[in-house]
Amino acid sequence: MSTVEKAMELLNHFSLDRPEIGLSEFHRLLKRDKATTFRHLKALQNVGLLEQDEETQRYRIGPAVLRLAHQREITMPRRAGVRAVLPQLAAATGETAHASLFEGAQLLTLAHHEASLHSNRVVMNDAILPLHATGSGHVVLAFGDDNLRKLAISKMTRFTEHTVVSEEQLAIQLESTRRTGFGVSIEGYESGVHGIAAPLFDHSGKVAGSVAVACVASRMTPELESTIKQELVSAATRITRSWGGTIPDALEHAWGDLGKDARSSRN
Amino acid sequence: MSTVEKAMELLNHFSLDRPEIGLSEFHRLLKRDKATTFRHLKALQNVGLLEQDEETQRYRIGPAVLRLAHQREITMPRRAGVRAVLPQLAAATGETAHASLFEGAQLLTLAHHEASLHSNRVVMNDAILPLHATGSGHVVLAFGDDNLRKLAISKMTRFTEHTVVSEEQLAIQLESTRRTGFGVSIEGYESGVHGIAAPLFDHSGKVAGSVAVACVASRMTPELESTIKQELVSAATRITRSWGGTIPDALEHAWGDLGKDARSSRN
DNA sequence: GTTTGTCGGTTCATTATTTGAACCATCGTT
DNA sequence: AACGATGGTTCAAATAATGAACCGACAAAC
Repeated sequence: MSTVEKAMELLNHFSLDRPEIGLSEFHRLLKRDKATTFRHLKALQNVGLLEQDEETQRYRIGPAVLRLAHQREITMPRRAGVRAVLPQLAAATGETAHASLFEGAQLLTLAHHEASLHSNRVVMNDAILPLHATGSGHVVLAFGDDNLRKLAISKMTRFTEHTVVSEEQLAIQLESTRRTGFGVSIEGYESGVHGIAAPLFDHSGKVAGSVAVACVASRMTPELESTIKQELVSAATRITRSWGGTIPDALEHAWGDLGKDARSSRN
Repeated sequence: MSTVEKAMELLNHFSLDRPEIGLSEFHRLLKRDKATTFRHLKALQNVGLLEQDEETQRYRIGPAVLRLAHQREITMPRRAGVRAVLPQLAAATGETAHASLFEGAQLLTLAHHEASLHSNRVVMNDAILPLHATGSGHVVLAFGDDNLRKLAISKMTRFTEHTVVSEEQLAIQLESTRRTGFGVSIEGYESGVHGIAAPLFDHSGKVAGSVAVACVASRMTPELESTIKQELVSAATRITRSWGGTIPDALEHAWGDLGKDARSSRN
């Protein structure tokens, strides 16, 4: 591990509970020599990644990160992070892949990519996806907050004969997506479409959208479902990472072995 | 200069024109050995501060900065950056210091601090400051965009007999603040109050607010004006820096020698 | 179709920086 | 006044950073 990496490690110890950290505290936290820790702190401070509180002498994340985050937003907006992943998802599954952004209680389609494998495939039209009737919707409901669920329950339009329209049915579905880590809608929004979705998270740790694969329902088999799920985990992990977020532990656990590839592909 | 600082330097070479940089380009840019540059790039990549484009192989700012920026916002919101500076500004000038945030075409008071030196002092009441009648307003108008100026011109309420109410008068004032780097309003908003303001900038390089000193007009002398300006430059620089912004070159030049202290106090 | 220039990346002996045990100064408690 | 915190400093020893030369791949030039 290079010295720069060692120094950067300091940055990972800040959190809500620990917004400021002093020299001795760092020294204990990292079990590294105090002098070393001190020089690392000063180096990070000199480049603006850290700053020291004038009175308490403790260190906190510095202003430079704001500038860098701005630069990141310019060069790599969320849409770009998604577009780098969808083609592979579509290619590997042979079905239509799409991603949506959760913004202001709505689920907006960000991008989609159709596989060229089959001549009949699902074509995405809608910009706004219903929360109660799609796999993507289930996923943000399951991992989002209560208010959102109440809102969604209040407007459960019926789209097909399979659409989930009762609160109880929805609760069962959400319980399932929370347990498995996938949102599933079998012809719930459009007839003949079987959708499977995985959640995306942003830097603040909240659900920020979803990736999904929309299949021609008649083509679904246990094998296809398995590859879709595996690819979804990989795609969700990569997009989430690109957005500066992390997959919650509970979800990683739910995904279990499916997540192995994605997790090890960090470098 | 430590190795971590050297590595971090790479991060400062990204900009709008240069959102992605390759190994060789960095090597030329920094005039450092290619192998060294390469290892620095990899180190930064490993900690997520950089990421490499899969096809072009060039490097760009990584997702980790989003997480860090989020952490920064939590521990050091804009108001906190201001509050760390206002007391000193008030103490050094002996007058009332205040700062405002420019948000949604409005100038909102963020915080204020009264000096205890004099028994008669300016007391801040208003949450929203008029753009045409205050030093703070002039400063955001002068360094803001045209639309804002048009908006301000369309509603120039008269507050006192000294309020600027004609478009021509305002243009002259703004020209002056652009030249000097200070917004001035002598009894333009409230009788007996002489205000001097300096602009604040955010990470995107735009005016994001202002710091100002509101004096009892009768107390103003050339000496006081001089110290106020000097302290304002220092305060504006510090707050801007805390917000992840930088003072534009043109403005640094306008402030001239006044800015020396602030600029050298970087470490 | 060989030459030349570029690119990203690698090697390894030399060199310079990082490292850590011990040490200081200062503060608030006991 | 002694104690145990804190942030910060010193210097010889150890380790990690460095850079000249090298590699393979690709693209344009001759």
